[in-house]
Amino acid sequence: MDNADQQHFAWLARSFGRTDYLPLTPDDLDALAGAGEYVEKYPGTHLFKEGGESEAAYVIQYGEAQLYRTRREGKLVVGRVGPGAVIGDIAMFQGTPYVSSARAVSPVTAFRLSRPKLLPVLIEHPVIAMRWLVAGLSQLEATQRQVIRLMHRTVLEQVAELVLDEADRYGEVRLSQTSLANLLGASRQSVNQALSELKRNGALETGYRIIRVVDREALEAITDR
Amino acid sequence: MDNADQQHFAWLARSFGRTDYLPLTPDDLDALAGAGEYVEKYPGTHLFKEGGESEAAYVIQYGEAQLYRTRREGKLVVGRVGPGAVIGDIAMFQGTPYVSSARAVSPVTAFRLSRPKLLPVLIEHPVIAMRWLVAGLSQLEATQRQVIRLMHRTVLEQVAELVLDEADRYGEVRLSQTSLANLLGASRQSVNQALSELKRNGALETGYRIIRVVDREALEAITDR
DNA sequence: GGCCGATTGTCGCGGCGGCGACGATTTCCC
DNA sequence: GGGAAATCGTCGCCGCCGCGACAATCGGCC
Repeated sequence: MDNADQQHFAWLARSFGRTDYLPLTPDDLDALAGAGEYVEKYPGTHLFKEGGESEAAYVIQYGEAQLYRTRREGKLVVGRVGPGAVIGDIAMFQGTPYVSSARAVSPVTAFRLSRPKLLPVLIEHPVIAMRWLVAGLSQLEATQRQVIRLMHRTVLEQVAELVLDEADRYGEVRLSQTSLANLLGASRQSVNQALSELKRNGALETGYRIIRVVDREALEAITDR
Repeated sequence: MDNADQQHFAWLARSFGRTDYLPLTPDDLDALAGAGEYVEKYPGTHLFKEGGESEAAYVIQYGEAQLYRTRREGKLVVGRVGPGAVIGDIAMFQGTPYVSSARAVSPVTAFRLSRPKLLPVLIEHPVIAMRWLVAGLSQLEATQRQVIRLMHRTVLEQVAELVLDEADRYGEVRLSQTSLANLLGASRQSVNQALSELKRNGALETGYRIIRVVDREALEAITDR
């Protein structure tokens, strides 16, 4: 896979991964207890693989999983999810093969909802189905909005937004400019140029692996549209 | 609103509007009969307006409606839907104000599902909630896939793909180049240049408001990645 | 203190595409 | 048939950004 694509998908992973898709409450899981069981996965092992028969959806309890697709050359990370996230549900409900693979990156405990068992339980508990529906539609809307927000923006605007996003409570971002560039799917040089511009405006200061926000309003003015 | 944005949103309308979001069957509507009633709208009148309290979702029976958002300057068409489509459901389920307005462009007959009446009926008919859920999640996945497919591609690649997509069974696309450009969020000139290139390759022929596909494989080779 | 890899700052080049402009052609309507 | 409007074909200009290159600086490690 070529480098631009690699960066591009890192950008996507960031965009899509950000919105929280957490349709089920702990109470729901109690009600769904009969529809599945807990499974544990060691880092590196798979919850499911793309192309595989979609037999179940998983609700992450502990740990983190990485979602990726396989391309002709290399893998393609499309998301990273933590506790509360539901994965594999789209394919499961549709009855189509998984479109991506899910792999544990840390020790993962997940609740496995198998399709044949889940459907009757959902019929019995329509409120859960409703909440799932609402979460799905919200996610849909959020995705559309994200795309609108992030597309057709200059590197300068994207950098300003990213810095605001990533700044800790001291207004500091401890990342190399190379990392920032990868997050945005932009080149390091362009990011550097954008940072220079923002430095000239007095919006921030830069150092070795650190960026300090000086003028928050100025940054917001740039991201604003 | 600036022109790039206008085009950009037209692009979005195409991407998002394209997948058919038709969660309900006629049988479902029979079951939901008690949850609403039919309404008729003359062209130009509104089904709902953005920012308004989301009291109901609408299922289009006949006619077409236009979805748009109001911006600082002018309107922003974000979709056009016909019979079978469900609109306003996201806002209604979430209980948030409508994010866009829906206006009849031809005489429209729609079934109005009011929130307080709908919820109990859905609880009674969980199968309908399930189908709605599946349709919503499918739409979500299609949207994400669309974004991945269309981003970071040259105008040439996008044009090739769009022509293949829009060609009727005679291999003809009856659209002006300006329309094509709007669909892609590109400029007319760039689209024209791309078409010239494809003409030179012998992949297609162009005329006044028409494009004929001559060599389907050649086009596919270009869209392929 | 000195070395080395990582990081930053800055060029310039080139491709892609938006945009304004202008003329030629086609269609539509009277 | 004729004029207005829409559409097409094509320039050139310019901005944004990816990319290669190179020097300067920083941090860790011996």
